[in-house]
Amino acid sequence: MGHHSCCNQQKVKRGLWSPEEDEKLVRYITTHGYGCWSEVPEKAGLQRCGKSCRLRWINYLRPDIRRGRFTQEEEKLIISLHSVVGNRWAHIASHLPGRTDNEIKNYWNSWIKKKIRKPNTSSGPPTMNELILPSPTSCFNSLNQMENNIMNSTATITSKPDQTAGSAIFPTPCPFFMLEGDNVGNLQNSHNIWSAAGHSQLEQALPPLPAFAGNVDSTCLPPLIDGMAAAGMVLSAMGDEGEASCSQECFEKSELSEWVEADQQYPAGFFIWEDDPAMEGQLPAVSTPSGSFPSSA
DNA sequence: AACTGGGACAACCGCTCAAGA
DNA sequence: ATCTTGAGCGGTTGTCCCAGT
Repeated sequence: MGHHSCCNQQKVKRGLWSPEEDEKLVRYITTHGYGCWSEVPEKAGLQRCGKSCRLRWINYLRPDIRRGRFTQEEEKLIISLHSVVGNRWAHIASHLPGRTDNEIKNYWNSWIKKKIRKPNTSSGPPTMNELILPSPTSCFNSLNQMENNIMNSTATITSKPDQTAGSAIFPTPCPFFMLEGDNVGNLQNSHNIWSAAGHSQLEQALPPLPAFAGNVDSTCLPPLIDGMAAAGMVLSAMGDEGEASCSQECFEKSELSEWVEADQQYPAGFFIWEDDPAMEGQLPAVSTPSGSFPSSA
């Protein structure tokens, strides 16, 4: 196997970084910044490739890095996020200030190993079901009810997400649930899988995924659905306070007034934003089915 | 004391994607 | 439209340390 293209130069050092190398890199970055990583090694006097410098800075030397054990809150958040977005470590890391994707990935992998080795352990981080889907039946019922609401509605679902997303807190007028990435349309637990496939009305309502990628200020969106917020319902790996407060913050930014937390009226794992007459005109142009959602019949 | 296996962390590799020429 | 280049990402491997034997 050949080296990566950026590391083909001779005399490029590899392996662990020495304190001297760290010092050189830190001194260079803190005084000059890092406009182009490929230029950093030469200018900083390092026998490394730019890629290696970048990684060292991002994962270790960055001043805002947070080290040490993960807190319980962080653990829960990681598990929640992972249950929704999978192995998208950078995405998960973006929700844990000071933590790097590499660190989270390492943590997850060692945790997985432990879990596999001791499958029946009752201690440690909660399982996905404990966190997200304590009541699968009600989840599915709720989704089915959503579809019934849509099908009973006389409204025509014509709206599609605005590709200029970012101007609105909830950039999509889509009133239905969404998950992120490959999980869109699928709600899965150990017993069942609910898929939007075959539910044509819901399918129709789901936005085309790629339209949102990278276009939305994630700080203004509920944390688990970066770029994927639904105007009507957010399906979220819920169950811990960190998530709740974060979503609440998003909500406050949005100046909307009614969140109904999952555990109270809906299956855990759901945030419901109910239609509210007071919010008329504050929403993005929406052609939702009439009535509140999903509680209307 | 020496060895070994596993955990934690660090670094590398190959790939994709976006921006610019 | 195509090519090149650099950044970023996720998977994988390497290294060190430590507890157990």
